[in-house]
Amino acid sequence: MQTLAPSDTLHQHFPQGLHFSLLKSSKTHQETQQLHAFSLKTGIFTHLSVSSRLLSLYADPKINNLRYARSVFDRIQHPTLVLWNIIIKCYVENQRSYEGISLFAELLAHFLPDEFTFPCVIKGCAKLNALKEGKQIHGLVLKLGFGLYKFVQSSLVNLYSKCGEIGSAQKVFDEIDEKDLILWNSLLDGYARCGEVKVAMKVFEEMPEKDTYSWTVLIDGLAKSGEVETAREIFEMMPKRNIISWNTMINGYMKAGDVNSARKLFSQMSTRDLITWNSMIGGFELNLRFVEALEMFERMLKEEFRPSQATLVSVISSVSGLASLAKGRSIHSYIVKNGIELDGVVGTVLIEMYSKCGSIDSALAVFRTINHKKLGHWTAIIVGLSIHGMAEHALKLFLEMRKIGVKPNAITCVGVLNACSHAGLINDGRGYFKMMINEYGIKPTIEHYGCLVDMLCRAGYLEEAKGTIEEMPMRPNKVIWMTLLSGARIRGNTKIGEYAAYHLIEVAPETIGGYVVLSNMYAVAGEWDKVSKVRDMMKKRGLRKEPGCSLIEHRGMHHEFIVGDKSHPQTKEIYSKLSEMREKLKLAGHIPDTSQVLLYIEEEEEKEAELEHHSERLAIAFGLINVDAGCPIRIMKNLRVCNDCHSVTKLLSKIYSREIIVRDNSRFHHFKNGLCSCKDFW
DNA sequence: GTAGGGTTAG
Repeated sequence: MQTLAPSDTLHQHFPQGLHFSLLKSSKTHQETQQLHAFSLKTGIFTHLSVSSRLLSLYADPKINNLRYARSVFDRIQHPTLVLWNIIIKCYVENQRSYEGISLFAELLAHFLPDEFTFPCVIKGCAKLNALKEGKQIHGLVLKLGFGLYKFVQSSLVNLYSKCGEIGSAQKVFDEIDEKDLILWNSLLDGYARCGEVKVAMKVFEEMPEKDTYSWTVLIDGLAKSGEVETAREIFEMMPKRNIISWNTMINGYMKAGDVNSARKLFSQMSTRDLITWNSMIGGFELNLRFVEALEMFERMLKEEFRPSQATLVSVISSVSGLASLAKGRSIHSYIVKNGIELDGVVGTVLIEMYSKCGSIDSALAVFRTINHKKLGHWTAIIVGLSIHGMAEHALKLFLEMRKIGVKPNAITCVGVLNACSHAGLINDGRGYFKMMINEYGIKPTIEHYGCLVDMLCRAGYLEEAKGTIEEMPMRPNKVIWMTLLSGARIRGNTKIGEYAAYHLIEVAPETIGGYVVLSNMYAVAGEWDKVSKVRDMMKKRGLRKEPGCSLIEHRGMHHEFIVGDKSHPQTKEIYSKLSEMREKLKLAGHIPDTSQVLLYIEEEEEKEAELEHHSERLAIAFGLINVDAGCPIRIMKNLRVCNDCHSVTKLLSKIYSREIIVRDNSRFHHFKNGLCSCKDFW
């Protein structure tokens, strides 16, 4: 401080010229701040020369402190056009283009923009994909006669390329006399981005010169249009490759689902950057190779790379895919230890992860710690609560969200409707469906109609559900038909069941569920000839029912059980626990619901398997033996829980005073004190 | 005392 800031006495003798010269040479952030403080203290800040210099120092890419730049700017009483330009640019460069564009609108009240203003603000529009605003500004450019300025033209080509208006980009491009590499690259980028690879190739060939950027943009375009092989050829032909080209190629493979080629490329790289790791981890996750994604993450940490938000998003999503609560908790603690903010997408996927892993309590805990809750966080927790059957809580949060003025999107509404349907709140559901359309202007998608149909089916309004399906503006998919079919089965309505099954088999002949539900329905109705007809149909098409399978995680290990499984090392204990369970259930007055046995259309092995050897019972027995008292027993099941297992699990939760959480193929059941969170509605 | 594109992961 002493060396930089002259004392107040010195200042009295020398006018601002001295300080100006002090300000002039290049400065570090700290020095700039000291000068800033000094100029405020002594009052020389009021000299435009000083404040301007401070502003440009803060806005300089080397220092790039938007907050301080803005505070300097705000203190200047009459900023010049140059200063407006600087502050707008600073916003755009700091990914806050939206505010940059607002400032531009403010600027218009004081000045006419110049040839330096336009490139900045147009770049901001390009970054935001704000085509409408961009076009308005283009109009202003023409009106004010800046249409022939090189940098303005360049930024326009870039704008239209980025926003997918390649025709307009080409038009501006054609009007330019002297085209340089940057301009060609912008155009090439535009064609590659909008999937016009053929034209992109042509542009590429026409280009008088090319740099690594040009080659890379082309590779990316080819890979994204599904031509990975051509992309690889271009990659091999490149005269000079940089790390971005390698990363682009890896991504191309990952997008194409060619995980092995991506991995091979990765192993050949001599240097890797954060994006390389993220591409690999994100690629594994994209291709549902969750275990490999997590292994890659471990390796990344070992090689001392610091994960970014993007890394964590992929990693946490992989954990959700594996439904491994233990892994999820360990990554969460990594995040806490490293002081990583949860206010962004990381918070959202963390909430999702906990709810998908069965711990809605942890999801709620994360939700509560987030300071600036954004739509994504609200949506994640509402959807989470809805799949856990906690409709009241979900709706309460939805109201709270609306109260503070957060506008729901289509996905939030799926959560809300799903909550209503899982809890049988049909009137609320209908109301929210209307509210979504009228109040928020959200066009219902097939998922929303799915919730509506589900709601109606659960309430037994099968004809109305059928009518809704017939009147929807889109073609029903297999989920819709499956919903109607299940509804028909629960109500024993064979007529609608056949109708739904017929359509289901038409839309998705490979979906096993349809045949199974149909044949079960016939079995209950005693129509055995039809049962065997369905069975023959399945055989002819080579379809087999997926065996029921339950999974339980214990001390970071997964234990998997199928019906009548005897392969587990603890089999002896598990089966003796099962006998004990049988006795206790009998004492509690449980009468097995054998109607479900009939419903199994599968062959010998399943006929033999008695209800009490259903995979979830084995998993529960394992849980009762191994999971510490006081901790919930968490089970994941690939199929729907059968009626008998559902009532047994309720009883067991009371008999053993244990919380049992079961995830079936569509939702969670929380069994506690003899009751289930689904209120027997599933 | 300002000045164009910035490609790849999410």
